[in-house]
Amino acid sequence: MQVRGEHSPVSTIYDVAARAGVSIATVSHVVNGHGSIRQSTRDRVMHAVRELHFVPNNAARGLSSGSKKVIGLVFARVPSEWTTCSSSEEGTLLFTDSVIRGAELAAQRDGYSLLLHSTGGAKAASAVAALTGATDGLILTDRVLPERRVTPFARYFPIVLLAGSGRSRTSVTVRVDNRLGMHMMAEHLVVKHGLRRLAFLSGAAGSPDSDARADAFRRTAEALGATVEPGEWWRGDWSSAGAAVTVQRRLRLGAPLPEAIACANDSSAIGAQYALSAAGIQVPSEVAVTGFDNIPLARHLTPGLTTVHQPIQQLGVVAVEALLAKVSGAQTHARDIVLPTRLVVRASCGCSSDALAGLARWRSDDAMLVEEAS
Amino acid sequence: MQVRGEHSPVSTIYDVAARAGVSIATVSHVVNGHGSIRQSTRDRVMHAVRELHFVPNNAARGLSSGSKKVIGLVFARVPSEWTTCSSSEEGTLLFTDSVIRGAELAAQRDGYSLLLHSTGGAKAASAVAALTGATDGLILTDRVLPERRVTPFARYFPIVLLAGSGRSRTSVTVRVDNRLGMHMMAEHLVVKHGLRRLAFLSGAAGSPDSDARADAFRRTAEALGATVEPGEWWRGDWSSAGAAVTVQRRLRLGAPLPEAIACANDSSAIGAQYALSAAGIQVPSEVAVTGFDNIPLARHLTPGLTTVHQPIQQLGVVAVEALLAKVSGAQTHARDIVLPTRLVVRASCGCSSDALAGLARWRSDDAMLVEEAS
DNA sequence: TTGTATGCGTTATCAG
DNA sequence: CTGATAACGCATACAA
Repeated sequence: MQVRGEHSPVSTIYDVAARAGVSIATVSHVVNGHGSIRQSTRDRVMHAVRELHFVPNNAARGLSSGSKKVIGLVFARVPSEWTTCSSSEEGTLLFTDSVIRGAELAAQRDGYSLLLHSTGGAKAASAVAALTGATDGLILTDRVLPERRVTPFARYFPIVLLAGSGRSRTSVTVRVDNRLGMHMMAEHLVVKHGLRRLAFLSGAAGSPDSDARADAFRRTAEALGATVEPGEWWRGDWSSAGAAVTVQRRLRLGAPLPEAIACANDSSAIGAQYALSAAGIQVPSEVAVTGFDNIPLARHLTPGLTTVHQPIQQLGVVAVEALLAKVSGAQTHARDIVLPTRLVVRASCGCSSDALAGLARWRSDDAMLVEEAS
Repeated sequence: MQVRGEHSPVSTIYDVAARAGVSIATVSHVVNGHGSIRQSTRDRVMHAVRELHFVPNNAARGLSSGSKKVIGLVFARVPSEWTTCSSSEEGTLLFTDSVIRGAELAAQRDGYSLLLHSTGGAKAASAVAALTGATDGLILTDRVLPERRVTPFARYFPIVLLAGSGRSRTSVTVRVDNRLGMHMMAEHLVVKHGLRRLAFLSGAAGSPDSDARADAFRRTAEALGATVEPGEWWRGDWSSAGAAVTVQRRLRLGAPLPEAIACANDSSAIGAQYALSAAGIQVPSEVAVTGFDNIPLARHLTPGLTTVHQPIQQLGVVAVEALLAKVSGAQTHARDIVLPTRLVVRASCGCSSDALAGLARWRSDDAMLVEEAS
């Protein structure tokens, strides 16, 4: 029924009670700070606790209290058995990690632990179901489960969606304002730089984030009289390697290059820029390149990467807060929480040092940040 | 004693048993695939399971079986209440995330979940103690706890150290070969490029990894007749921003610059390179810059970053495997598991395209990889 | 093949 | 202020 390993001397509340000459109820009280306990009793108990290295067993605690104090964060992974990181995962590394840090921080603040699980494909549904029994609530990131398949879970279990379409009728969704970000980017390229022939290098196929960014970019660009090359030519996978390959393939096509390539994320932008440079094409004088995310490295690239800033860590924080609200029974209605994005102008779009210096540092009316080219 | 929230309809094994007209033992058997069950019974049970959305409660399961099927991964965080990411954390982002992915993968493969926790400073010890009650074993990464403080825990609980000194007498340590990596780097800079005045830009203060890299670099360089500037001038914090600031401060010092700056990690190298470029100093013709990690972006930088490759994800995999071996009672003796590193030569050290083309692509004798400058 | 009964380590509700 | 004691949901030895 139970196997004790090498590291057995785990003590229970009974051991402590016996050692201190009190009942387990008393031990529970002093350990959890409930009720009022005579100081001498408390001391005896705490002494025993230390002597025996007593730590409450979370499983028992969870079983008794009905709350495991654990929430799960599920992210997508290509459904494979590989031990190595696929290139498409590389591109989402920074994103995922920032989310994790934010989530862990917020969870810890409320006394919860964070359980991590990656899944995808056919096994995703059963994996999510299993997690349902191990946690008090789940955060499902983009692409782990089609939104219609999360509904059944969300009906009887607290679930928050991270980066979905925002159209879920059963769950809270937390995401960033992709549309506004790419709208500002397109406007900047077309209006500010007068570029007319554009391209959007996408992220992984089927990603709502990538789709939203592509759509917003195209709409704004076309509304302003610019053209955007067909998406089939510009399929990426969030990674710098994937973007480099895509750009190289496009180069071999021979057709005149677009004047600007807006990438779905910063990693892709780095790969795109690399492929262009390797082919002897100057960025940004011949082709402008932009990103999305504003990873810390972005400002230290050459040229500095013009991109859209999104508060990734905050995304994790907000998702956890929304989830914990659900867990405690409040706020159970479906909501769409959208975090702001802002344009960060550096040099890769073609803004020169002079031009940057000429602009106001902050233009809060359209949430644009202009960095000095130091 | 127990509060049911909004999402109550969680069913127990009793509900299923009642619905299917069998005992809970039978339900347990079919759910876990034990014993031999008549097909018709199995069908009835599974039908009830699906009808009631039954998922076994992990807390109860863990309590009963004595195994929670959860392992914890603890990483260091600056002891603060900030919601934002400190700059020193930014630098370890990629590292931590890769480790997490590897760990999660390996854990899942063995049916375990991964619990994440960040801590540091004074609260670390009690945090680790608490995790002791929530998991079956712990992986402690660099700097969460001084090694002498983990010993008491390791005596009665399965613990694996990730990236320590390798000198622990009580725990398994999993780390990469920092010394060999930096040895090869120093040798390359001094012997291959004939550089004599060097510098090592460190990671966060007190990090065994950074210290080992610094020490190995200095020893090899000095043994080969080169000099390395005092460490006080070159303190970084793993981040690109920190490295940029350090380099800028060094520039203001006015003294002649070293001919090469070996950085403790790739993020720092990017920041260093940025600061140099911003000051009008050419890399690598005037000053060579190298990294450590070989992050995916490294080959897509301009110039391509010469660095030391370390199998970060593998680090997580191996740590989990070692931990699970301990958990199951085998392999409890202290060991020092060292994963290999290898030199990756690109352009930032001064190797030209021609030089690179002239070298063999693989020189397995000294684990050096020479990339073509595509 | 299936059912009965017990224990796992807590929390929490009562009495005292 | 402290002590019995009943859940909590599941696994499993044992009985039928």
